Amino acid sequence: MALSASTLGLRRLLSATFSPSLKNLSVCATRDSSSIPQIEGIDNSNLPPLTTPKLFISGLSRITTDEKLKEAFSRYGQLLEAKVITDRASGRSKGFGFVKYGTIEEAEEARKGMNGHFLDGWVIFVDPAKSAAQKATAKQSEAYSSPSGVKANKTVGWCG
DNA sequence: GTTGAGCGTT
Repeated sequence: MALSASTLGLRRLLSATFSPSLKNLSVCATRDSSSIPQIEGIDNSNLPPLTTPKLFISGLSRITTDEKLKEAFSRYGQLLEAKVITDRASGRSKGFGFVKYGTIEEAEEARKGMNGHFLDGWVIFVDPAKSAAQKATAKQSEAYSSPSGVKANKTVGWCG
């Protein structure tokens, strides 16, 4: 019950703001229109502490580039790396990327600041990046829930 | 040139 509620909640909020080319802002924007970014149903204050300064960013718009990612995340600390993963064949964004900070503290701030917020009209999710070993572990324990505190790590975006 | 799951290149 609780799962579907948050999932539905997520799906309803759509893109918003910041993009001048979007006209239906009022439809998409949340009630608190002063400084939108937060999606309903996400508690960035209740997240487990990070163990790595490297973050996995999902839900990116396909028009989001390395530079845009860097711009969005550099306010939380010094970025050692910021990369949007592109398909080697087509050269276009796969819709996710990585950012790496010098310290875990900076990464924490970035996650709290950007998880569930908007970038280029799409809701992005910020999670700790996995190492190869962590990926294997995650496969074994199926009961492991979403790192971002959202059950369905689905992307939300594009209103209208 | 956007429609959507997921963990990258040396």
